Amino acid sequence: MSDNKVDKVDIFAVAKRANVSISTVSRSFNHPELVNPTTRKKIDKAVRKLGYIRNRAAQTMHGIRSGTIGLVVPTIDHAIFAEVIQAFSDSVDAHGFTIMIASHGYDLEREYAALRKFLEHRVDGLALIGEDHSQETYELIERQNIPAVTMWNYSETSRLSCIGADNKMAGVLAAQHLVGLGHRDIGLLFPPTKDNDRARDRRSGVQKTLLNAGINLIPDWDVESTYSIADAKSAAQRLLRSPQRPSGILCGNDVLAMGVLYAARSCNLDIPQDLSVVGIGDFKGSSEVEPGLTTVRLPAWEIGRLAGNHLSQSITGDLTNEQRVGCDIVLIERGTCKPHFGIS
Amino acid sequence: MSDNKVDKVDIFAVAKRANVSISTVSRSFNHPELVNPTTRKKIDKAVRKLGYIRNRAAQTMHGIRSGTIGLVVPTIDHAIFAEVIQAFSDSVDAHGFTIMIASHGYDLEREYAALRKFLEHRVDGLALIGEDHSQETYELIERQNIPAVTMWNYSETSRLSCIGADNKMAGVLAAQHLVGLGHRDIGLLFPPTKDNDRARDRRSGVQKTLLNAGINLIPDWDVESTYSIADAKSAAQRLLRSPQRPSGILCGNDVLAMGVLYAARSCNLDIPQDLSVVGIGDFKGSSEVEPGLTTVRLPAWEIGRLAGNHLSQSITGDLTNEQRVGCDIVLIERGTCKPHFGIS
DNA sequence: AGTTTTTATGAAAACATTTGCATTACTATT
DNA sequence: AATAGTAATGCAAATGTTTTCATAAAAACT
Repeated sequence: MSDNKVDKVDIFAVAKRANVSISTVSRSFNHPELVNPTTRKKIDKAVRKLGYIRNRAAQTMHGIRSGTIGLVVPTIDHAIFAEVIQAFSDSVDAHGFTIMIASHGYDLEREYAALRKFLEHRVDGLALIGEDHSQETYELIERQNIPAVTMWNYSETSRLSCIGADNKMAGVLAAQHLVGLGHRDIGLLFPPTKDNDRARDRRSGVQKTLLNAGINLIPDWDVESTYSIADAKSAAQRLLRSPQRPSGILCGNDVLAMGVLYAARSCNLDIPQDLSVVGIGDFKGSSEVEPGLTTVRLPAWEIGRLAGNHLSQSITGDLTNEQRVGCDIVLIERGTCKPHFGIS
Repeated sequence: MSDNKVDKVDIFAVAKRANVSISTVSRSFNHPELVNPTTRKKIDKAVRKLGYIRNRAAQTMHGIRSGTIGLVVPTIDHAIFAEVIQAFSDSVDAHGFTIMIASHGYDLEREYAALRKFLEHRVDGLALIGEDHSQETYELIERQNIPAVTMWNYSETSRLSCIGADNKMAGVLAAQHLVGLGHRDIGLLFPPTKDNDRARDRRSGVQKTLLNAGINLIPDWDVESTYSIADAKSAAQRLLRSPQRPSGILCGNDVLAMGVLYAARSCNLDIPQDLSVVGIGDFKGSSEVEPGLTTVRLPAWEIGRLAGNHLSQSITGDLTNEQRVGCDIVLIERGTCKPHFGIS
């Protein structure tokens, strides 16, 4: 008889305590204007006394939205994604949605599995990173009747709504900067490009630009590193300690660039005197490091925010058409590059 | 009549197409051993053809677990938390759970709100950071019948299960190192300690140690910075440019320490020659920066992993008692500190 | 061949809600 | 005073599953 724990507290318990029917309790939550203020107060009191918490699972069964959004990213644990995730989260949170998150470690099978789980939970919308996904994944998404958006990538012909930047252009910008400064001995430090359209696009932009400038890549100077500052540092050390070293290194992203900066320091090479470095991303810390990292700014925060807004509005019906947003990117000149007038 | 979209595909649709009852379909999912292999095949085929996806909301209504875990963190967008989140996520993922995540930006009201939302979704477990939470929050959690765990903090008397490290000890260790090296002119760079027990505990450990050593803090050298490398850098620059500067700076965490390193560089101060720096955390990048950051290692990955395991097992019933795990912490000597034999 | 056991399936109740429809009790209008 | 209109509430059906119980069919015993 006492109202402490044990007795499960559902809408019936509340109704009983407030001396009304369950319909009235339900209405008092969902259409408060339809119920007498006095009654409402009684109900509120009962709710508080019992610590009642509505069961969204039961609501969801009525075609009512679940209020959740599924977000799948390659990894949470890295500068870039952490920032978009945060922005995306804040943005959808403001619209009242709750995020389900999963990371797949660049394994597209796991991505598919995560997506399926989300759909079992009847998420109202889906967000993913980039446009490299399995055929199955695309089909799965298209089969559902819920909006989906991809972040970080931008192309006019993307299969899903996208909000991001033109990664190829980012590569072009970075390369043009180095080339424009007179560098011809250029090293590349990129993450694996398999199943990673962002990295691949950047790389292709770089290669095109280099080719146009009549510069050809020396295989020894074209190095790959996983997305880790430790890996990047040791890869860069190997490159810098070899007898012949480039005058400039272009990195697929700022984390790798950071690794190069530290590697140079450890090799007693002065930046930018002995080596120029350019990154892509402009992550947190890139402007604070000494000297400040010259990089192509990708507006992570804005991408996350816009994507969150877009998705939320697509769900609530305030926005109906799909959309492709390309954010502006720009090269930020800081202190890691200097003109190079060497013989080539 | 056609099986393309529109017609909602629920368990009835599958049953119809496979020519069995819905009970059989349900069973074929939940207790496959009870249904004839031939029938199962028919059902599987129908499922695939229709693209049926089970509705966990409907399952959840039967007291079946929702398969979700709610995780609330101060912020996603920072080195420390990103790493625990990743580890925690991987760990509970392996147990089949899906994560709901929210960040509150060090606002305990928002934390409470996020928790409520999670509970509406009937999460099976709850994970939060640290032990500074509102009274309401604690009461809310205790009222529910689901396991909860806090990460990053450790104390024998914590109100909830905790898996973390003794932050006070971390402060002690950091301070002892500096003191042991002969430093007496010590500056402190800490984040705001309001609603942040981790920072507060570290600070108190530092203060105690300094006091015991007969060193008193100079207010001008006791500076505060938000948890941002940019802020930390400029705060440190102000400190380092003042006429009197400490011989060593102790930072509340590695991000702030990184700011100090950059600040020193920008002030043309050599580390460790002109200034010793010690951090707390040992985040990614701390060992790669040049010189490597001397810091107190907090095992973020392990904390996340253990907490994920503990929570998962508490949910599945494999583990029943609450638990308090204190991970080992240790000072890692790298290159940012050197003995100091100055007059004080 | 008859009986028991096992295997496979279906019917219907249960889960915690929302909502359309019906009902009651007022208030306003004539 | 009778009627119409409105406000507030309850009843019961519906939502998509799982599960208990009952039943039928098949297999294994006598």
